[in-house]
Amino acid sequence: MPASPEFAAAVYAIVARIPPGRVTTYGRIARALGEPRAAREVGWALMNVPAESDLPCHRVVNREGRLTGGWAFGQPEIMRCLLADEGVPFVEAEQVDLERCVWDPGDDERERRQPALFPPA
DNA sequence: GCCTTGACGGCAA
DNA sequence: GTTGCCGCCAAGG
Repeated sequence: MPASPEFAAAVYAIVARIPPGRVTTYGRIARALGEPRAAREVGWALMNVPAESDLPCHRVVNREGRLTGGWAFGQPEIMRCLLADEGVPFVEAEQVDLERCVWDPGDDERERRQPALFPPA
């Protein structure tokens, strides 16, 4: 019951739109929503996401690509395994290669024309 | 009612 | 180019 239900709904919608093998950052979502400074609220919205939800919140990382909310899944390695299983490259144990798997909600249509999810760097 | 904390980001030094 | 500090939104104590 957040004060900005529409904001949370938008976050959920974007997170649900994240393609497999791809990750996005809180800032990207916030910016896509028109509030680049509301990255914190995005994180808070995800925190409010019930575990029963099918939202791939594990694909949401901070701008560093670090699995900051790993403990929200009960254990960080859970999210790590999920991302790794999707083919998300990791540069660190708790950090994904954003340069290779970053996905921007605004580029959604652009990505749709690009079936190739993992272009060679 | 005010201060602190938090799944963060951006700008300045 | 890198590192550090401040800011923003919201909730909890």
